[in-house]
Amino acid sequence: MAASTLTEVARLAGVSPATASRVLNGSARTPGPDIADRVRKAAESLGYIPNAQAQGLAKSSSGLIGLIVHDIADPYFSAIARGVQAAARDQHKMVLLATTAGTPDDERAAVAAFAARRADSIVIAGSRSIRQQDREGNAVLAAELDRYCRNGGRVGVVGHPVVGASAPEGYHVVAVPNEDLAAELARELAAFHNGDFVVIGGPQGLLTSDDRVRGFQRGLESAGLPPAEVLRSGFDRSGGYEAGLALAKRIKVGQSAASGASRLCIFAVNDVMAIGAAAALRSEGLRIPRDAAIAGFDDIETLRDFRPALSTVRLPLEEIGRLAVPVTATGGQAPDGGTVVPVTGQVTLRRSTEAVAEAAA
Amino acid sequence: MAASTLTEVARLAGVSPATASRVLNGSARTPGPDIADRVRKAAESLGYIPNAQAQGLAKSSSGLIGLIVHDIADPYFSAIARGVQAAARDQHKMVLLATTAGTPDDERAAVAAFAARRADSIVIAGSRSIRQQDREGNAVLAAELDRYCRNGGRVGVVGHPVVGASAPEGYHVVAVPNEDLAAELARELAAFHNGDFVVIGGPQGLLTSDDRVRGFQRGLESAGLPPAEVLRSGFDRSGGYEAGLALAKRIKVGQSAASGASRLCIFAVNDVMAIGAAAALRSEGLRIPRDAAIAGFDDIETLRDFRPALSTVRLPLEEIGRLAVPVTATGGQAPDGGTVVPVTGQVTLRRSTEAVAEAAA
DNA sequence: ACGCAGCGGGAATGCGCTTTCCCGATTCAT
DNA sequence: ATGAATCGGGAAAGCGCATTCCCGCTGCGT
Repeated sequence: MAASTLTEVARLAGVSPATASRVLNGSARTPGPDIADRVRKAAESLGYIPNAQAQGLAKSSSGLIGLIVHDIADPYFSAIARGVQAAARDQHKMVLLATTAGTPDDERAAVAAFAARRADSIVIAGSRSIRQQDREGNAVLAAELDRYCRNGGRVGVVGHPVVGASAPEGYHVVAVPNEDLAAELARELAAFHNGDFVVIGGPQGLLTSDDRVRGFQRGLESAGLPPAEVLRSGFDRSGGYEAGLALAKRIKVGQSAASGASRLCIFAVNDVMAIGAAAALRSEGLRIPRDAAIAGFDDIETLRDFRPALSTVRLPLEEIGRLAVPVTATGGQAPDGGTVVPVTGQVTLRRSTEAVAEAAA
Repeated sequence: MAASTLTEVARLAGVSPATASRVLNGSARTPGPDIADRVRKAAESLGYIPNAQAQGLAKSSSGLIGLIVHDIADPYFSAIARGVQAAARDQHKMVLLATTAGTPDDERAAVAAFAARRADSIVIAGSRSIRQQDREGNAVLAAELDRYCRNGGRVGVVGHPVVGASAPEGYHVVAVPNEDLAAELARELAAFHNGDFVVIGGPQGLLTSDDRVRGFQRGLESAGLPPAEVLRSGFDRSGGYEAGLALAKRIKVGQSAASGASRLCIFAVNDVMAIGAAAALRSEGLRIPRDAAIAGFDDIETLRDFRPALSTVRLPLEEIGRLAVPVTATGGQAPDGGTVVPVTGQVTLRRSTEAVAEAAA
């Protein structure tokens, strides 16, 4: 028993399919009340559910929003996803999910799949990469996106424009001032921390990571401090953990060598990495903030109960997600196309970078 | 410039649309190599992307999997979502996301929307509710699901079958032994904890919560202990926090009254609530496990770095998600329909419930 | 050599719906 | 009272593709 069709409804109501269509879906022309009623009753009694595929085919638009993330289980992305979802709901659309682990090639495939489904718009979250190995992938991805745009699709990207994308129309990016915020974080930390700084960055070429590293260095410089050493590792918890292990060793050496060794201040380019690093230090018997200060970035909600409370930069993740979805024609057709929507974050200093009473220690 | 169509490709290649269709999509009949090549070249040069809507309409199947969660930003759900996503990828399908906050009515709407899109299958995660106020909602939801199943849809649900659902076919549930695991947790805790037990439950009528509470009590009983008092609150962090506040007050009173007051052991029915409760205790100056032991349920990955490490019951969330998606015809057509797939969890005792050296305290 | 099965390709139909176009019936202005 | 404008409804043409049916062709058996 396949679902009933518009035609069946129409027949039951004794009207033409055209009429049935007009009453059951928002049409400019609304048939007379009596007829409309008959149709609605018929639809009800048959349990009619319009076939969205057919509708989409007929009016070439699908009510779908494609969302591309690296990993939906990563709290950073799931927070953004929540925002996207909220925006989708407002637009009476559904969201189609694709996870790609950040691989440009997978992203390209996802875009193609979305295009095939005629998604009204697609939003890409997740740091862009300009690593050498991704060059070709990026180019292909950009081409795919351009095509999608030319065919009338709208795309929103959070963070950086896709590398190499050239379509001016239908593109819009939610600009996260990673660099500036990182600089501000550095300055605020520098204000009362007087040991060395070290940053745990993601792989070189990952734009978000690079921006934050650069910003941090700039902030240090503007505070009259020398640049921090940069450790590279994975952009996730285990990356942070590994780097943390390395740092722990170093800290311990320093402590035993010169008893007056200054306390290290670690900046991990995102919260999850920071937590990983903190776990590593702890596993080596070090305490935060006593033996080292540590700060992250993002202010992941789930991590807010972590102790010692993590200093970080709060990003309005959910709002970012909401802003990233392009407003499509159905709505107000706000000035879209080549738009850059700015958001802002906030440096949030907490316990993990607190000064420690040297005397007591 | 709308995307190019099969017909255009066919024309460019000098063949009929039928032939083009045959070569570009897996058909039983594969045209000659020379022709196939021409077609592929033509498709390539036009940047042809098949219209999935049209394909779906023609062969009435969409390659879509609908996923219903309460909140995608909740780590419990995002972990499951990751599993679903993985399974979807294996089946060469895409996942459509709907978040409903657990409202049966929203869930019904989501099911209807999925049905409209002709999703091949839909998976429902998130605790069922039998609260009075949800009775009607549940009935309607069940009806909608039944209809979906009758029309050939497959549904997978994690946890409990939808209340009132009757369609025997096309239904399958991933059974999480919440009750048994909670009982086991209680027994293991009872083995070395000798203070009172108290459980922080979600709203009454939330099946998952009820099961865990019941199981815990059973475990206590089998250990020869009296049932624990049950506090009710929201099923989320803030619910746990509120309950934690209440408990903190009580603990402090107990401590000041009888100096020999036994330490409380708190069981929150999920990790997020446990974290909330822990935060509340801490904010009241209490320490874990010194002033109270606490355990959760789920073993949320992001929370594993929490300190003191939270005792909990590990659930293979990602696998649960993977198992929840029904195997559809395309695959192996494994024995589906009315199936119950069991998964299992594991009690994981960690620092938060460790015995504390009374002497030292 | 002749008939028949088999194969490679095209024409045509239909998936379920929207939308233009058309037509008869009203209503309105003159 | 009559022509024009309007309204309410139906017929039909797609939307882009899969697929059934059909047809001409080649290769085989006897």
